Amino acid sequence: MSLAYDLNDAPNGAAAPAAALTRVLDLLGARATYTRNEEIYAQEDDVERLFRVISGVVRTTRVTIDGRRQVGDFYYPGDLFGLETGPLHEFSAEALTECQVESVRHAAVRTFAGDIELDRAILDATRRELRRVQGHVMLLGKKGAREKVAAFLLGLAEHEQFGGVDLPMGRQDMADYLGLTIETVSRMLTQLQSDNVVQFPSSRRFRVTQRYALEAIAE
Amino acid sequence: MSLAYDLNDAPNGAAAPAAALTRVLDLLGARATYTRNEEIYAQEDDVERLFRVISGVVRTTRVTIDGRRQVGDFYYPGDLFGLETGPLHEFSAEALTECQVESVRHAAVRTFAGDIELDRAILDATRRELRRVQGHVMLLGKKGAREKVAAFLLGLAEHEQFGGVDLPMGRQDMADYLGLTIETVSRMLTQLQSDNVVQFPSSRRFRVTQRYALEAIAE
DNA sequence: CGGTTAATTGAACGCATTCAACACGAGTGG
DNA sequence: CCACTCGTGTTGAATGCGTTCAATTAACCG
Repeated sequence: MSLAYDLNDAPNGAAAPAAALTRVLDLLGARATYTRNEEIYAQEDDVERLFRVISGVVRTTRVTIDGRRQVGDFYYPGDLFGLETGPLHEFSAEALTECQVESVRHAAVRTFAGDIELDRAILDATRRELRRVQGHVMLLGKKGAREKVAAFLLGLAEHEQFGGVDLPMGRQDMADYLGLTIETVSRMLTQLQSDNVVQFPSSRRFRVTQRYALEAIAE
Repeated sequence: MSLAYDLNDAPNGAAAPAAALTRVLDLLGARATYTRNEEIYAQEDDVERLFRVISGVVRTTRVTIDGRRQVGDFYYPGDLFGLETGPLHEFSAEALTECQVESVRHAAVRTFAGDIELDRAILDATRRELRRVQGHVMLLGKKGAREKVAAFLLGLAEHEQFGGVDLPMGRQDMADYLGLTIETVSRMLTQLQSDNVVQFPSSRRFRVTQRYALEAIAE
């Protein structure tokens, strides 16, 4: 599964429409900075703006009446978010880390309608989001804890810098993303480490030591 | 959660764009009839067409390398399907029941590009699909078997005719949709029945006897 | 350094799975 | 009409995986 797609490497080479969005955001977008855990928009808020991460990481979550939390996804620099379906947000968005976000009102974007390229860009972004969520369904559907955690780490490893990947989210966020508990996540992590598949110098940083094996576990 | 949205009751009153799609499908769409379990398109096939169910029910599924199956969703008359993201289908689509399907090549739709309304219609449909899949994530994420099955039945009850709802899918399909086994699904069904929340005159037909209670269980 | 939050580990429990047997219904043929 | 079969659904008993509850350790920050 995949946690994030960069705007710049659309799978079908749709770089041009993405560029159109970039253009509009650059032109009309307002930048804002959020501190750790600050809310960007709330569940049930009106859908008014389209967002893009400039720096830092954003997390979307949804809480059910009885208090259970589901993490929707994590968004990295370049990712669009807030492109939800209805008039109201199904998920809320919060700054996972200190982060900078650019946003533009849908209404403002709409004044650019007629710009086919722009419409395409939004459609593409929505499709990418759809694929992402479908991946999430596969992950949650019929996978064991070990596989889920392995898949999650693999997804993060996409953003690998040389010298290891860092985990901006805590265990609780991982658990709520994977449909597990923190304890299980923790156990699986230590287990994967003792199997020499990954290595954790610290609890928020890891390195894939056997990518192939990790992929095999994640399937 | 919701299993299906009708084209005619878009949540934001976007009836006009939907009409544009209807128009194009009526104009350029080809109809085909499929028999029970016949494949409409396969996983990894090129994404070439946009489909709409005329009659019967369609199921999308994805099979992992190791043979586990995940049901994506069930599509009812009026529903669009096949609006996937990439160049290749992530899921396959099969006729769950004998059914009639209308489809049109994306290329053909694209010759209508410039028609803003049409672009909007496809975007809206994709957004609706996105919401549907997000609902599926919530369902799979942190719910027990009982809740999952209750939620599933509630979703189906949307298509309730007077005199009960019918279950076009077998237990295995339900299980693969919910991330459970057939046995568990079966157990939960009998349990819900003995709690007098639903009633099964036959294994493929049910009636909600206490909607409020069922909703409470599904949360 | 203490104080606080986050992460790990252990042990007991419970829910869903697994494996197996049985029941039911529809269709077929004697 | 009964016997037989095949597919599908239900039920039972035992196992196992992930959870729960509790205690400990590690990381972070003043």
